[in-house]
Amino acid sequence: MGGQPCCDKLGVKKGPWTAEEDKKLINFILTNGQCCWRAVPKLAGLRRCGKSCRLRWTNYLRPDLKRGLLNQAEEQLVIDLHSRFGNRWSKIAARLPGRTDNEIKNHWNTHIKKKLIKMGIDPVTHEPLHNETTNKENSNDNDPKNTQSHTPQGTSLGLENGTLSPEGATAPSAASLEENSYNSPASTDQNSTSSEDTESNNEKLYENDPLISCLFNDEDPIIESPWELLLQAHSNEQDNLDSFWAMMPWEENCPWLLDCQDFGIHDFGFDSFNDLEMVDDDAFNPEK
DNA sequence: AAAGTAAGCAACCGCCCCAAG
DNA sequence: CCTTGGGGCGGTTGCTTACTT
Repeated sequence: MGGQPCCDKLGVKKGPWTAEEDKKLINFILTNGQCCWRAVPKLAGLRRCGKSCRLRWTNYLRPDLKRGLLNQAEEQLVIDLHSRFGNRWSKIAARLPGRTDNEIKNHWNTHIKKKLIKMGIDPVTHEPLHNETTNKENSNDNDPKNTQSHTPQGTSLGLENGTLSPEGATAPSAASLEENSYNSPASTDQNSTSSEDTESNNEKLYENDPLISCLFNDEDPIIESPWELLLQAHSNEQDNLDSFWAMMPWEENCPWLLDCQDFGIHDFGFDSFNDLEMVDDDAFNPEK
């Protein structure tokens, strides 16, 4: 079970991915789709662990990824979702199309956490920091199971009417904190009866905010990802592929591609990218 | 200008869950 | 029902870059 190495460690390369490796992986996925990740390195000619390939693809190479810092709206969504889900980064990422769990996790740890602390809000519990002592005494932060103990109200980054103040973050007054309906851990426990109640409370809380309330719908992300559009487009009309590739922000998503362009893309044997435009149905329909 | 420190982020590690046999 | 293997996830590490002294 679980602690087993996912692949033979001998001969498996680690560390930063090279442009050549990225190219191989992209070509393989685009040609064969996402299948058994363990088999991917071998089939793609990579000396990498299957897990590493999966992470590289999902966190960096996927065409539908946005790059760059989270904008303020996204940041606020992350905070709201974190107050609901805790450190379930994948769940949070699922509500932010184009963002990965890893990216959100990093952004949380490096930016949002600090902002919240600066505002006097405990980033773990979303409670005012003066309750921190009792919180820490009563909870074990290392236990992932405890992440569900977060208050459902959400934490506002100095928001009024759902918008962020430009540079965030002045410490909220006690009155403003009360207005934001922070609950003490005790009252949280008393008030929370079931996850269904919590969810319905959330829906009520955000019913006037379509953007936020959308997040509490478990089904669909707000925006369809370009990657999904690609698959849809291809299942409908092959001709749409050309326009899809034309619209894909490869330059933003793949910095290494820019590097290659700097040097002359064909120096790297990138003819295969031209082939993408001619790729046949099988490339995007592995089950066929 | 150089050295030291902090911040940011990509990548890895290892545990957990779940489906298949 | 048990075992096994693969994928997913959260936490952590370590490298690179930016900033400070």
